[in-house]
Amino acid sequence: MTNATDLPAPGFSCGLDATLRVIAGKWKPLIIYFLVQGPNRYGALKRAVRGVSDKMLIQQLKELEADGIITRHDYQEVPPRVDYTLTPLGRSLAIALAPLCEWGSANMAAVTHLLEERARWQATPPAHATAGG
Amino acid sequence: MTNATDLPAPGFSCGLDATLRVIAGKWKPLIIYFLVQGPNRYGALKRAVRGVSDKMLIQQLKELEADGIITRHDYQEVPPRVDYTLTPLGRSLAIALAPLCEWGSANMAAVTHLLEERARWQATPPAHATAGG
DNA sequence: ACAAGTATGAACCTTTTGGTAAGTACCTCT
DNA sequence: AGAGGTACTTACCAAAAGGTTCATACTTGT
Repeated sequence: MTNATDLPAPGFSCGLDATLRVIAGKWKPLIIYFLVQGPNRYGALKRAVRGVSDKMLIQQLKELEADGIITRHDYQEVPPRVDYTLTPLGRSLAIALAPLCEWGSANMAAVTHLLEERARWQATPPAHATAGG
Repeated sequence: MTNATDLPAPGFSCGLDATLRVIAGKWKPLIIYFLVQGPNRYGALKRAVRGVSDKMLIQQLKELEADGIITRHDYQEVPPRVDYTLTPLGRSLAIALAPLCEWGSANMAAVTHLLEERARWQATPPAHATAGG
């Protein structure tokens, strides 16, 4: 369980905290989770992770590789061909991400709705009530 | 499963993408996961989520409340007493976070190590090899 | 010849995120 | 009276995250 009342390691609130350090970033969880399907080329990743820019994708891929989550295979061909695969560590992480994916699918309507709400009060002048304190 | 090749909703790559919109932010997953224990006061949260500042904690708490993930209960007492509880939606999300927590606990040594590695090549001059292209 | 695809690098700039420091209103303890 | 605790708010500032654009070196399709 590891709740935040017992502190296992010097830097972490709990196991979740540790995990978050690894997958922090807008795209990393998506990249990792997409790779559970098997090795994928750069282009495939780019199309799968919608909205990601080249810069970001490359950057996060490099970080994931440096972190031992994925492996990069360069075929040394021309035109370039490269693919990315999860390491065993990466695979275990991807599996741990699955429930979040399911949660998102199950609650997609709710999420869509709350995202619209957010957009709404970002557009309106933030009329803040006088705080009770 | 919902992999990114089939796109269920206009804005999302997959369910995971949806989830990430909700829990984006350095502290939200930690807050949510800590609250599975039951209602907690602001101060307790602050102590649990180590390193969080007042500003951030309050801010994320407000967002989570606006998103329907948590509920705020103000006892209207003085000195102030307030506690935060997960909504059913929040609780289901917290449950989906559990595997990540376990992953972090199980792989804490690896995570600690890779974090040290990161720190290392942040300190050193990034001697980049000449790109093959 | 020209456009497009392939996987990246680099420079530049904007937006978002997060931290610090100070303040509020009232209470209790010393 | 002064310090410390409670749950916040606000203003200001630094850093990180992320986006855009241009460029590479070569191939294939038209």
